[in-house]
Amino acid sequence: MFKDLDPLLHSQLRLAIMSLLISLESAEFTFIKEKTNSTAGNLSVQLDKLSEAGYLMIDKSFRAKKPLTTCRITKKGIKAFEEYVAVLKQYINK
Amino acid sequence: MFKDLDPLLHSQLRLAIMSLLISLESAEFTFIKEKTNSTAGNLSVQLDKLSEAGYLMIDKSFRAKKPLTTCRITKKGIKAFEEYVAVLKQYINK
DNA sequence: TAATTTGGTTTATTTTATAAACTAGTTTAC
DNA sequence: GTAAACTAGTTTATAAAATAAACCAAATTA
Repeated sequence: MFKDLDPLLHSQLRLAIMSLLISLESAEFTFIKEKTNSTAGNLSVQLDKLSEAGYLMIDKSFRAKKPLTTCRITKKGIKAFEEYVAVLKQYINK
Repeated sequence: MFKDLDPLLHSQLRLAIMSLLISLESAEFTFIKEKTNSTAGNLSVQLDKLSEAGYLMIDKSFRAKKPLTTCRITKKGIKAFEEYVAVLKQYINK
């Protein structure tokens, strides 16, 4: 009746991150932090989890001598997000 | 940008319970247990939480000498569910 | 009358989310 | 030039949540 919701995506912050990245394709740490209104610590942890699951790719470099973390959603991430949305609809539509 | 998701509803089992009750208006413990594929212990705990939040009403009686727990969604519960769905759409629609 | 089943509740454990503390390098103010 | 503060994070600790395991009472069955 109710299919399981991907626990990796069923988390407010991680879902917000994926929601951002699915339309932007690429975003910086500080940008995501602002848009999701999260703390750096929490964001860092959740980005790592998404990255370890292969849902996004994280690139660490430097810009103007400051660390620059850039995130990009993967095909796997897009698929997981779409599947999550499809399953979620079982719960909320009717 | 991203409004907070009601933490009480952003839980797979509690969301499934509410999803069932919003269309059924009333259901028995064992029925919900079957439909949500949950364990009795977990269901009992989550029903209590929803009940304490005023999202549903629980009636305990007996039938054929066996305990009978019946649940019914409240107006507050319906409103909370609808609001949750509305907020969720911010995350999943584009 | 002892074991099993039904319909749960309570308690304990594991997992998760989140916040607090910390780090490394940079810029600014004195 | 050095102490204080800022940027951009990471790591660790704590709080909260989900879940499972253990338990209970009454009834039924063997």
